[in-house]
Amino acid sequence: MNITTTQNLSSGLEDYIETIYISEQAGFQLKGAELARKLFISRASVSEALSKLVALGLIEYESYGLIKLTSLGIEEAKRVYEKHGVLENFFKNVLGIDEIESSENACKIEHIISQNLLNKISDFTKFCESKKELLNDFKNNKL
Amino acid sequence: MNITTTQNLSSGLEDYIETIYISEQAGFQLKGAELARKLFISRASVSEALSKLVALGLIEYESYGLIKLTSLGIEEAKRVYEKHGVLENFFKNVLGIDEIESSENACKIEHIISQNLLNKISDFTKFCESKKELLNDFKNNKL
DNA sequence: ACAATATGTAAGGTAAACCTAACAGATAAA
DNA sequence: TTTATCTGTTAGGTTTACCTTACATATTGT
Repeated sequence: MNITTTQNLSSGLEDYIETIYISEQAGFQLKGAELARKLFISRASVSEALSKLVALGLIEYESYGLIKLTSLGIEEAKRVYEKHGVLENFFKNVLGIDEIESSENACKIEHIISQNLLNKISDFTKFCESKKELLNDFKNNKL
Repeated sequence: MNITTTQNLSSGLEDYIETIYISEQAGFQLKGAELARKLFISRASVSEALSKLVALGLIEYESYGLIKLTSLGIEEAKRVYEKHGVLENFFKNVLGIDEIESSENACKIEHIISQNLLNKISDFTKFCESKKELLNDFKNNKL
């Protein structure tokens, strides 16, 4: 079901595929138990969630095997992960928030922000980064 | 209980008190049924939620009466409402997002953003608004 | 090969936040 | 004032996303 696009994935499921994606990018495929550990969630809950993700066509997975994102899953994961990156970057490099707080906020906001607003934030970040003196003025409270 | 501060109010309860607050500011006190209509939620659900808010010391309310925020409730409501304002303002006036989308995003993000990040966004918005040419450059794609 | 450990899943449970239906109590209109 | 409408609550139900316990199945170490 839902072969074309899988919009409206719950915040939870987005977290699962994002974590799988990041791990794959780093060269590691995960088992369910490992994913559970990363997300601080029980193996049982992960087991349920993986069934859903298989049903949605976002991952390939069989018991005791490694989790693998499908091309659709990769698309979805990228969408979320890019949002995370844009937000974290803006918080950190434009606003000067420390890395941890930037990431924590990005982790929550990435699931609910509209694509259009996110694009604007991305453009705006680039704009600001091309004006270093400006960012320095802001950091130094020069109004 | 929880006389000093009521941190960690759920997103739902925050919406209730925010709506009550906005209405009070506009000079209207609400009944439960009216609040239900505003939030597109059943009267039954509102009834339950109002009990919680009373228990938390955030509102005064008796059956068939008008809902009234306590001073603690006002504090909480202000906290959320100000977040909404800061976010909407940033989206609209700095990024140039239209009012509806700005408000919709603010409505969701206001419940999860950290206070420190919000303060930075507030400062940054003021900083940008003091540099009108800059905002124009951004709007006109002048990198 | 077999014991120890790791992994997966089923069953049953909890909590939050909603719902509808039905009814009780209050308010307003005739 | 009494009928109609509005309001609030209760009871019971749904969904989502978690949980623990217990057990089955794999994998690994010796």
